[in-house]
Amino acid sequence: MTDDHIMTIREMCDAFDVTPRTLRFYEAKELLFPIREGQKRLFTKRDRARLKLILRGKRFGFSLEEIRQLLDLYHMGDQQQTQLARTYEIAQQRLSDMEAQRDELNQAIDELKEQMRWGEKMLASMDQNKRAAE
Amino acid sequence: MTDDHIMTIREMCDAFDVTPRTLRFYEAKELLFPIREGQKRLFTKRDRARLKLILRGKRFGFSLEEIRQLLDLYHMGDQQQTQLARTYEIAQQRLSDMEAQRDELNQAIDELKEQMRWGEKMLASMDQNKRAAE
DNA sequence: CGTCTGAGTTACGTCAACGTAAATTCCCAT
DNA sequence: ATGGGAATTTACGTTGACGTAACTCAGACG
Repeated sequence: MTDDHIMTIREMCDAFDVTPRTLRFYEAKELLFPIREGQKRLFTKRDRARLKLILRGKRFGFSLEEIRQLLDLYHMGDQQQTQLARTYEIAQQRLSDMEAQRDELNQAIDELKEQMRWGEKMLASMDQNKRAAE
Repeated sequence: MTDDHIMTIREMCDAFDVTPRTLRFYEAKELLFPIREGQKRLFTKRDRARLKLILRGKRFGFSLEEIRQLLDLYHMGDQQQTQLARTYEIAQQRLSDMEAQRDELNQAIDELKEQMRWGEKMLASMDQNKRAAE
């Protein structure tokens, strides 16, 4: 299977469109744990899964630290009752944050549109004045 | 009139809920131009108008640099045809950016909700297992 | 054997918008 | 004159997520 394929840092970068720096940075932040064969890093299926979650987390607006905590909870032991519930809590919190953010954004958009209607009228009247002056 | 009232930095801070540091910072960035009487800064109606626009701009998600450019265009000379049109352009660009951002956010929210339904099922089934094990 | 490539480490740089601390100066009231 | 309370300047600190040198090391190739 290509499933347990072990990848070099370059393969990872190409596969996920990130830089080597990013992968090393994530390792330093304990988000990834590639195998160290000699000097080189080797990334397994596990790392790919984690990276996939990391990138998704970033799309969701989680910070790397939050993502690390979520990954820790996720890949931890077997009494995941409280853990998973906690994960769920964090995600729920994040969700309401995001919805609030969206609402703010919508409001800002509305205000800006209002401003721009103003600008339109301005432009139109100035255009008239301009033609009247010719 | 209270309109051409000249305000100290403290009055400004109280009126707009910002810190002195912020006002000095804006001056350093050439967003504000308070009168310098001796050592002190005195803020006029013009400064209040600009600050109002600055804070509004921030709510819209403009960077200070963008706001500075907009203010420069806005308060500039008298052939504002092109200038105002440019301002309008920039605002329009910013608007579409914001809408794109909102759409991304909405998508992320949807995805996250999907994940969380997963989490719910997980929790529910684990809860069943738990009770079955008692 | 030389060198080229790819990977590695270390560590400082970046960007935004201020916060914060230290030292100084200013005017005013006691 | 002497505090006391503003305001000032200068300049380093903060946060997050990497970018970007600079230098070393290990195989592979011709």
